[in-house]
Amino acid sequence: MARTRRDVTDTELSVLQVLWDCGACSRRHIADALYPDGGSASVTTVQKLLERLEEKGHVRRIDGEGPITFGAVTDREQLIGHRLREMADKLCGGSLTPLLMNLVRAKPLTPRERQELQELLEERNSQRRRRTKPR
Amino acid sequence: MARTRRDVTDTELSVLQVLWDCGACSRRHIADALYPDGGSASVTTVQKLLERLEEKGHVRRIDGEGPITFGAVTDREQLIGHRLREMADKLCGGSLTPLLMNLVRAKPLTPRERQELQELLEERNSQRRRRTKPR
DNA sequence: CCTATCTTAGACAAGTTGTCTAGGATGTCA
DNA sequence: TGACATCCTAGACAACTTGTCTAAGATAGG
Repeated sequence: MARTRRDVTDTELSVLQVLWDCGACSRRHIADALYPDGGSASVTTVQKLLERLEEKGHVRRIDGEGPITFGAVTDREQLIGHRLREMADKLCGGSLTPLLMNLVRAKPLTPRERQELQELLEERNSQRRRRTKPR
Repeated sequence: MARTRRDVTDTELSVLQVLWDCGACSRRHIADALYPDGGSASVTTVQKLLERLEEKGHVRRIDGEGPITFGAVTDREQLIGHRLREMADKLCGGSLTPLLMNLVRAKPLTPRERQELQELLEERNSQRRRRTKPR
């Protein structure tokens, strides 16, 4: 009873990565990228992965002239965001703060990153002062 | 071919949560907490989950007088940390920064959280000034 | 017509995962 | 002592996922 399907499987992810790197492309292109010495079966394997990714809404097919191509609907940032939220739901009652704190604590920040972060924070600060809460 | 086993299943996680909340306790206690109206089978169900959690190193059994109890080896923070790192490996070539940035961008910070974060950052800053790079 | 490529549909095995059955061990109490 | 309750272990099981592969139709080029 393997009941809980993963949002994106590791293998499916590798397909997504190709789409992220190369933009929309054909199954054959993806198959060649992922299975450099793969036989003819690799194309249908990729096809099945694309099919499932499409079901899950991460990929869309693009009909046109020549072979059908596939493009990513979800980009890396979105997938990251989704997974972070999922983690928060399961592990922190929905709050993202513990994740944030965990990262800041765990991660040795380079000066550059620290600065970037500071800036983001200050930006947030001023936004907050300016605006009334949306809606 | 469901090949990639999850570090901790959702159901296994629910067992862990009980251990986190209640401290070490018996299978029966856990079963009662998770399956309030469950029959006798629920205890063995919990037992199997504990068994697998033990295999994975997240739980240890504690023999003593009375029924065996089980305690969490991994705490919430550790599990969060592990999952964050896993995400970074799979999605960001191992770097935690994109996760951090994603969170700061996504999350509406309360003033309190902003401050906490600022403090953490400053703490880091001073640490870094003090220390030479480890190793 | 023949061949190569594209495309679709689905079979399949290996693995995961939640639940349950069966049966032994141990202790308690009338 | 015998009956009963509880504890404990071992493993069966079905539903499901997931990566891979086969079979066969469609289409286009020569």
